[in-house]
Amino acid sequence: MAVLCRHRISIVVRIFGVIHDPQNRLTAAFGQAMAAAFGPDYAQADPLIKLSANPKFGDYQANAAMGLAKKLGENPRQVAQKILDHLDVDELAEKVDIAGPGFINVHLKTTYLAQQVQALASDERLGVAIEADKAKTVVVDYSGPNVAKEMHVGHLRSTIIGDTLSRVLAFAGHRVIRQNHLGDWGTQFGMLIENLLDAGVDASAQISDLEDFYRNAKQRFDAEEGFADRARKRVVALQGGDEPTLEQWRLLIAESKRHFNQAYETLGVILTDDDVRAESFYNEFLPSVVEDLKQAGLLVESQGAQVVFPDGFKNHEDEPQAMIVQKSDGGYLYATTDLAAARYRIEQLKADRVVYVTDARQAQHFGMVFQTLRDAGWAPPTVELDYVPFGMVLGPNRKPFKTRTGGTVKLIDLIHEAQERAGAVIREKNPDLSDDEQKNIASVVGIGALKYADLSSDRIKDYVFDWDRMLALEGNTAPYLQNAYVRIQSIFRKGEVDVASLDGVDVQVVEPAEKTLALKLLQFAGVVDAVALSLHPHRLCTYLYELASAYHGFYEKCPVLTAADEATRQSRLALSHVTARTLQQGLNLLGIDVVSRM
RNA sequence: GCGCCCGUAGCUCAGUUGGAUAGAGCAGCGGACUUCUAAUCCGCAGGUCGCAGGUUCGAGCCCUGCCGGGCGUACCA
Repeated sequence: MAVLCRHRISIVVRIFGVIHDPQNRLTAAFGQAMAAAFGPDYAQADPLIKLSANPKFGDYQANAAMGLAKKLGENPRQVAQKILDHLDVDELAEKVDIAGPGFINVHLKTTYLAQQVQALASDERLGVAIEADKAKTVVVDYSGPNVAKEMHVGHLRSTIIGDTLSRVLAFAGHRVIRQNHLGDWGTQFGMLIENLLDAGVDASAQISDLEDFYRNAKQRFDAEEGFADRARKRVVALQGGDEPTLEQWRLLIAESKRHFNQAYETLGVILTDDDVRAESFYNEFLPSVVEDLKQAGLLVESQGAQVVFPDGFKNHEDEPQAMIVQKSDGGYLYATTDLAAARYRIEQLKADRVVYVTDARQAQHFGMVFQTLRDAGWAPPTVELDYVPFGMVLGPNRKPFKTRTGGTVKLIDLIHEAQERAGAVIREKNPDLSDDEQKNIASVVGIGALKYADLSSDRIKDYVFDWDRMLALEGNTAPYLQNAYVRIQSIFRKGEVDVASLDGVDVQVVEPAEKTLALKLLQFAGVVDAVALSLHPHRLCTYLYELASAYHGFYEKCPVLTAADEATRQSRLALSHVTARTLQQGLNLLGIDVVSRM
């Protein structure tokens, strides 16, 4: 009985939640029509509802008839007609017709759009359903900087793509567990700790510039007599649990975390010490990873190392590619750690889905890790493993992004430059703002631009870093979206509108610009779900850009405060308010703030 | 050599499980401000979707082979 009740509630939530998107309504209606026309086997067939490319073809189109005709051995236009004969969309469509080879074009009623936008306006979640029965526990592995190394532009990608995906998954109703897989272990810590010990007591001062500190240690390791030997001994001491060595190691970690946390806070990235599960955390599990692989019959000794040969991977000799889990000297590698971490996430954290946000160069590594997890039965088929690769950041000449002198671009410098450049634009455009306001806006706009530039193109591609383009007020940029929000706030300020008074206001969709905006608003939930599924943040960006663009069009064509009559004025205020909320929520999912003037 | 990724307008990018005439922005040209912020909007122009085959009623998208670029390919991560 209890189970029945819970099931019922989740169904109700789902139907109530997704009802705002015409695409879902049409998919359901067409599915029923197809089942009625061709039998129950076709109830699950996808009617292929899409936005129409051209307004003359209506608002949405169903493209299933052509494919269906082939299967049924009938004329596609006749198939379309049969679907129409059983189709009931009177509530939302004013006209449905067949065109071309068998497209079914749907012209929506503006009254339906108005009613749905009104429903959206009273929905805190803007139509995004929480589907309790589909909610998963999702572990998202992102950021993962290295201790005692400065964060650079490469970490920015993992950090903000992972942060966005975490936010989207959480908003879509999943239980998200963030995991910051800090690089705090490995042979390089020998030289780092040795360098730190030589420097004396004031660790904080010594590693305030982590990049210098690391480079200095590396130089001494390569050049200085005896230093490399001491470093190697220090590694052994660290691995052996020597307390004075561990003390220095912890110092390095603590100091590094301070840097990371500062960057996260400035960037508005939701990562705290609670999310840190560093490499060293898995040390105690590594021997059992190897042992259990052996028990599973997957372990092979090769050239003195313990390896596995996951199916489907070849090396440069075109032979099976080995993945080393234990070196010939007994040490472990990142493959071992990644296997241990995955087991921990699945067994201890109860993950249904594990998402790895890592650069594209590690595709083969994760391919082999995933295959091994499957082969060993550690990741059952019910657990989804997602590798979320991303490309490199390139400079203007399409070479990896570097400083003018060829050095690594520090993340913190990048952030400061974004704030400064945004500040310069704001001072020019809006000189009346107070210093405090300017500074705050510059930070929100600058960091927003920096993040949005990274998120707005398909992550798999390398992207070209360009300050002028990301800070431009035209085109697919964060400032453009933020400005649409500002314009709406400006209307409310000027009209002294209390948005609370807009509750329950009748929405009217009359002008073409109003219809374009209304249609766009209703698509938000579908986009959020699509991103939660595909893990492609740029789709959300594209949507928000289209929404902002639709609002700017509306703004030009449809006076709000000076509308012809009070009902129109109220309706347009309501439309503006839902737009503002959608922009704000959408940007929030991207980890980007809004301001009320800029 | 083998594997993965990328190739769309001069530049930077979109293009939803194959759908109608491939879309934006920038740059170029031409318009709209005693304004709800012109930080915006409207119009014009700009394309052999790397090349060649194939599958299909229909291909930027799927398959095969090439070309070009990037990355990976055993004891780093």
